[in-house]
Amino acid sequence: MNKNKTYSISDLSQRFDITTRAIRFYESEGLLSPNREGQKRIYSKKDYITLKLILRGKRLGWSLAESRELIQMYNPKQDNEIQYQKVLEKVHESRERLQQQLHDIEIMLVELDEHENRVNTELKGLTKGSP
Amino acid sequence: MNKNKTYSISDLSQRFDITTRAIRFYESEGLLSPNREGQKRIYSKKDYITLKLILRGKRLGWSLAESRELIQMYNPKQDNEIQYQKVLEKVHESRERLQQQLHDIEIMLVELDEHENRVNTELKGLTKGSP
DNA sequence: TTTTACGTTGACGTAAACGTAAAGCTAAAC
DNA sequence: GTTTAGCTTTACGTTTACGTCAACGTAAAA
Repeated sequence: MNKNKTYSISDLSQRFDITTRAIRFYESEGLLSPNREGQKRIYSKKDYITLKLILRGKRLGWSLAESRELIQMYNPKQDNEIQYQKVLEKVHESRERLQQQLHDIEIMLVELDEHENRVNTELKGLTKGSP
Repeated sequence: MNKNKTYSISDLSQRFDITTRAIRFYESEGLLSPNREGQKRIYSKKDYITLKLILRGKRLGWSLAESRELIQMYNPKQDNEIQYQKVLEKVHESRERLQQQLHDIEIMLVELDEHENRVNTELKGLTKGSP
């Protein structure tokens, strides 16, 4: 539908709850390249989507450099197709990290339980032993 | 059993695959406090466990400051008990982040699929349309 | 006794991802 | 016409988590 919708920088910053400084920084790092209207940056739907990708990457713990790589794959320069393989690798990596994290969380909960039980046992011992 | 086992700093660094610099840094940040034998640091089983906690926290995306807080809770100073509530909060936080990340990964995979299909469709169109 | 290995304390350097002014342009509102 | 709102570039500052020397101590091995 409204594929031609455009956004100002403050507009985007509000929608994504980030600062305009961050958005300009992403551009300076080669992740975004909005059109201009005079001096002003005009962001397209495509830029919007790219920004969404950037933030998603951040949540997954990717560096901006990594995201840039993937974004450039999503924006193939006519001659070279998108390299699914590399994207899938990154996704796989992230998933494995998550796997490890879930394991870490489980362990923490188990250890907390153990600790709690230990403390309770000690308390019982105290009560029993106190004259 | 061997609760009195001790470790040198390079010993720990090898076991955990981190640098001695990192270990000293954790100490300077108040996360570790090994005994000394003259100048040399002697790490106990407790220090070993603390270090394991630190690294686990790192994998979960916690800052050293956050981990320090939790570690201090694990080492209650006689008068104050461990505050499970806070630890559980942190764990809960981490788990929610993981939830979001899993969602992000799903979306990425779906979008990759869509993209792939789109490309294939375009290719078919090209083949059909070419005279 | 001189390497060699391992440890110590400074102290400065670094990378990533922005934060935080400063100073100026521009267009609409009052 | 000047205030206000929003945008621009430039540039230095900040935080976290160490890395990377340098210069020195100690103790065992060759």
